[in-house]
Amino acid sequence: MNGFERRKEQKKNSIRRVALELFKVYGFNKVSMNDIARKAGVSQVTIYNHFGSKEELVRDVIKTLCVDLLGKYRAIIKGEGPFLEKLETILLDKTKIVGQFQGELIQTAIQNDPEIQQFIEPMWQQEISQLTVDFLHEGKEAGCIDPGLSDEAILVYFEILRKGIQAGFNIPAKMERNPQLLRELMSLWVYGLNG
Amino acid sequence: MNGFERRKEQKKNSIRRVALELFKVYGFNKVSMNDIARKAGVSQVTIYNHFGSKEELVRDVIKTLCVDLLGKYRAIIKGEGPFLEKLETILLDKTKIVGQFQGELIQTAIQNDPEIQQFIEPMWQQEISQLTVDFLHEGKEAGCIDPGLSDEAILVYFEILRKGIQAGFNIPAKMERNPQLLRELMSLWVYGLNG
Amino acid sequence: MNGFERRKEQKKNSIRRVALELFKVYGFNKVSMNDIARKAGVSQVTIYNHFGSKEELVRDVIKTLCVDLLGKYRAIIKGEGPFLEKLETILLDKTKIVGQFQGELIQTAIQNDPEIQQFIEPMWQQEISQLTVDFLHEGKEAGCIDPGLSDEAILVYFEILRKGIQAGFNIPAKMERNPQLLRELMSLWVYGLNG
Amino acid sequence: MNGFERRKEQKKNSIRRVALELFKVYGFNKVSMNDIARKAGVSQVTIYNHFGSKEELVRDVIKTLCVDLLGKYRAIIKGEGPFLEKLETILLDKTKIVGQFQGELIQTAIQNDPEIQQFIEPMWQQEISQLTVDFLHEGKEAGCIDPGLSDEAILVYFEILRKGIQAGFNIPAKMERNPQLLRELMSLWVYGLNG
DNA sequence: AATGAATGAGGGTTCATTCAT
DNA sequence: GATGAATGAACCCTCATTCAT
Repeated sequence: MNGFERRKEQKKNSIRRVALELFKVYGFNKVSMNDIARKAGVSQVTIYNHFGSKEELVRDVIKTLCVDLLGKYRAIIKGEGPFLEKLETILLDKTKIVGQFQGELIQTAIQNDPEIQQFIEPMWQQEISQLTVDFLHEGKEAGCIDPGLSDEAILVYFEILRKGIQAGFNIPAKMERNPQLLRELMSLWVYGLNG
Repeated sequence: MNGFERRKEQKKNSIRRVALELFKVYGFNKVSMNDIARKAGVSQVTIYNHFGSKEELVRDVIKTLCVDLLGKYRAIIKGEGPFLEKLETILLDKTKIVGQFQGELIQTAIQNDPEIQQFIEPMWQQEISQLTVDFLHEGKEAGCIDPGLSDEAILVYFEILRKGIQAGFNIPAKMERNPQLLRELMSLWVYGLNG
Repeated sequence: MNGFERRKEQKKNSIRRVALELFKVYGFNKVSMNDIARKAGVSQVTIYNHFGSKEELVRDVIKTLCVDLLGKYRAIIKGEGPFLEKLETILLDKTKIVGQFQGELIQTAIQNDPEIQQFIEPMWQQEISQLTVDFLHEGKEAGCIDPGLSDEAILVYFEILRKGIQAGFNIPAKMERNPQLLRELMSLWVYGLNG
Repeated sequence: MNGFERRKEQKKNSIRRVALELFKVYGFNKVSMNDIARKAGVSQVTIYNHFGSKEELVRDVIKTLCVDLLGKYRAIIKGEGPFLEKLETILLDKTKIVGQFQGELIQTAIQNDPEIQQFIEPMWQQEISQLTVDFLHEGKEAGCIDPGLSDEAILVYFEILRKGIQAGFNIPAKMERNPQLLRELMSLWVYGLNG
């Protein structure tokens, strides 16, 4: 990539960054192209020249986000460390990336945009699914997960926990402020209400 | 309340109902006053005469929704039946009311509107909190909840589960179609990953 | 129609009139909704409330125009007077209505808008065709048209003449200024180049 | 002209060609500089460097077109063959060049742009007028045109026919598919409605 | 009390054109 | 001389809201 393209990509990234920032806080609909343009210090048309339309900009931002996310996810699972620590990191840390979306959650955008579904679905099914299954087996071998439980149930359980933490009122912050709470929640996940 | 006011209240309720219906499906922003007016069979101005502004209409709808919700919640908890059944009903059934909000979740509206916070917070803290604490004690007495766990941790855990189920891809439907899955999830909640 | 609707229809008509006037001079594309609104002394949105969109406004104007046109056409053909005089009136007078469209001719709008085609085609085929065929027979009976000529050929010939007069550089004006020219052209139509 | 200028002129011609092609199909207004640049494989700025502005490009294209047209016209009239055949060629064949303009007819551009009028008018009056007068005399000598008719009337008649054929619904195609129709129309032109 | 009519502000988008390299 | 990047102005359209009846 030569100097021209590099600078172009830099500018695109700067727009992406600004857009993501605003989308996170106000949601996709509430942020106007004008908002993004002003905050990025460019004209609206510049964004159109680079991304084509607002819809495509949203797509682009989401895709970028998902790729980043997948990378972090993989790094955690394939990394070193005990199973429970990884579990904690995943459930709490991903939050910092996706979870702050207010307004409409990223989910909405995905559900309503077939184009983006086609991009994400393969990634999800081939990569994330496999990663998660690997992770489950690691948990079972580590003795943290009852081998009698079906994979599907555990996956759904994880999804519920992840989404619930994201959607909740700043739950990660609460946990960080109160280590006791974190420990208890981990205990609830592993040993259940019944202890 | 005389006949005059009763008819007035009926019309308000009919507008409320229509608005809620549309909000649920399309989110607050995507629904225009015009949409509501047409579907309710009245003029836009009539809505303004009754509710003052869109913002206030949204507030009103949310308040109504919350009061309804609180009623159902109380009915379940104060009702008859074993603890685990109530737990299941709460986690799964409330979904059908709030969970269908697409676009922006109700959360957003609440977080961004101080007025509504002031209305909801007391209700939440005085009523719901008390109800839930009662519920926890019932669970502990029934031997389903480890008495060693703090109330706060359990409350947060419940919140996570509830939000996670709402936000997930039609998880209640999945559970209803697959009773095995439901049983396993209940088991996960009660006995944890470790079984 | 009560007073309400009458005033509404008056305002619609006033917008229609302004729009037609501008469309005639500048063509459909060059005239913006803002132009029309300003010249009609209303807000843009008022036009949208009445007509829905620019496309529909254009349609409406064209339809109105066509209905008017058909009326005049019928009046001429069904009216009294010698055949040749009617022929002259038709070829020259219709011009004053449609022919001044510059920019894009009405034709374009019709060709590119299926909706309007569906409105005009039946009218054209059922009414105008029949009228014109009647007119031809009148001409044949009056001895002005060679009975050996096929209807189709004459219809096409008329169409060519009409369109040619419309599209030409102010030909009607020329003819009116120079009665000699008018007489010669009529002679050309009736007796041909060969005299 | 050296090699440098020749290459420059080639590039200009390639742009001209592309522009004409697009203008013919979509009209002057609907074609953007971007469209032309992309289809010609150059940057927008290159067009500006060569032609100055869109207006001047349109002028240039029209001028080129007119010069080409005049050439063809002269070739036909000065060429060999019987008068009636030439007449047919002129009325039908020129169509293929100018007649496909949709959107706005070339006329519009000419009428609204004084600069182009100043270019075309002399050409028209000095060259085309003379050519056509010559053509008329040929027709009169060939016995196809009544010598009693004034030149002006015949010129206007030709203009009407030419424009009418251009503006009509694919009349040339109709004629080519139906030779009978062509013969009848020729008869109408030469012998009139009266036969 | 209820309505039809009207609107200012703002949305996304496109265009001909200029700037900097 | 040619280009990619950038832009101000304008376009069509929608919305929450108010005015007049």
